[in-house]
Amino acid sequence: MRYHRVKGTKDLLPEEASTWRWFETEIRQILELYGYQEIRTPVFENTELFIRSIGETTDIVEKEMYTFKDKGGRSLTLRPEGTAPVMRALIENNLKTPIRLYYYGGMYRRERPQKGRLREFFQIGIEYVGNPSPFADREVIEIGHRIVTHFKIDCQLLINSIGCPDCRRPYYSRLNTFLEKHRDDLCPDCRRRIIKNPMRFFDCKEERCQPFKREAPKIIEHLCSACSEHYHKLKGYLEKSAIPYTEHPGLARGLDYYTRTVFEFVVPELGGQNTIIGGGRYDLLIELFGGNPTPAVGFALGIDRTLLLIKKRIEPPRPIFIAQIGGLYQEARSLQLELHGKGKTVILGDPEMSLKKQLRQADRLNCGWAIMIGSEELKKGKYILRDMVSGEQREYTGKEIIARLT
RNA sequence: GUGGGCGUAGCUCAACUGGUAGAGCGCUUGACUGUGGCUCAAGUCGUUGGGGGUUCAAGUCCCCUCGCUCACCCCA
Repeated sequence: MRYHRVKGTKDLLPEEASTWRWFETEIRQILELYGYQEIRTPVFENTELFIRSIGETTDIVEKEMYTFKDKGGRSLTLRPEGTAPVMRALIENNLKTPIRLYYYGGMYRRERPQKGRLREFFQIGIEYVGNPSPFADREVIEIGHRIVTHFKIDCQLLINSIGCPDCRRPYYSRLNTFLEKHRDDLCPDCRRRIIKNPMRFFDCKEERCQPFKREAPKIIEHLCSACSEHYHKLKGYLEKSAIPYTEHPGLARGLDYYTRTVFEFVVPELGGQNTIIGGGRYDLLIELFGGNPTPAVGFALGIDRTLLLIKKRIEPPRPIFIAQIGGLYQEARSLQLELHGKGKTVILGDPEMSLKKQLRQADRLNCGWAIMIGSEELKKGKYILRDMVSGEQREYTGKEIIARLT
């Protein structure tokens, strides 16, 4: 075995590929029902785009991006996520808002692979751009809910608000003060988080950190009145939609551009990587990219991860096989073309091979029917049609065969 | 970046406390020169991931390395 796939990548073999195709089609249908339109952007962008949007000090930017210089010396990066490129495209092409967009594609992050986490992974994401109202947040969450319900995925919706910079900054210093005060009683991980990622403290599984979670200040208790109102209205809408949710005070996103609403759909049984949908509102991103200030909200769904939960086998249709005895290729081919015209999958046997070998191939290809073209029957203008399941066979004319198989 | 588990035939897996590598499936051929599957017969199957060490002897023990996998960190 000379070459191996690169770490953290995956080959989708035909069977799995057809499951993927089915899944993508179902999701697209749902998204289009809600008025979302597909947008496709390049897999790489100028590096700066991701640094600015995701945030200089995030793990993604600091150590996970596939960044390279092209021959012209430009720094390019394989997209680690989908929102920033879509917003770039929206501004660059002057798309009118409000607009509902969705994207599908591979994303790239150089992390240690594990269950549900690959270096090349696929996401379907939606972005509802141009509506500041909590009603828009509700729509996006509802679509997420619709998807997990559609696929009968048993999961939990977690929501939180991380406010706007005005309320987040004072809250962070409050939380910091609190954590700093208890520094010595916290686990080493949390001590590190104080500076870098204080919100993650709420996710800590260490026994010793648990008691502090109740006492620690929660961001939703420290939102400014506008952010607070937004959050409460959203919860009201979710209740009216009968979408169950759990408030999670530590829920934050890994990307800097989020404001106010953040949410995740999590599936505990998945193990370490259990978020199948993650999203939120990002009202400041477009402005940051130099567009007119435009609010937006969206989510991304991890396909690889989600498909771990969906074990569906798509049965491919059985092909029709045409075996030739004694090189009657032209008859075989014209029959093949005629059946193609009826939308049938038809595989030609190789006349260089014995009939036995051809039929063995037909069997391995899981063919439902085999047509045998031999000189004796051809004298009568007929071919043999063999039912590969029952093993029964009879002679028919070409017309009769086509009528029987279509 | 850190930690755990695992690497034996194309695939799934055996090989007691070290004793010179095996089974099933698959694949090829034949019984059936114009008939697949089922059966039977024969054949094909390995630098035991790689390198080094201990030993009379290493798949087995030790060290290094590579790969896979799970978890942490973090994230979809």
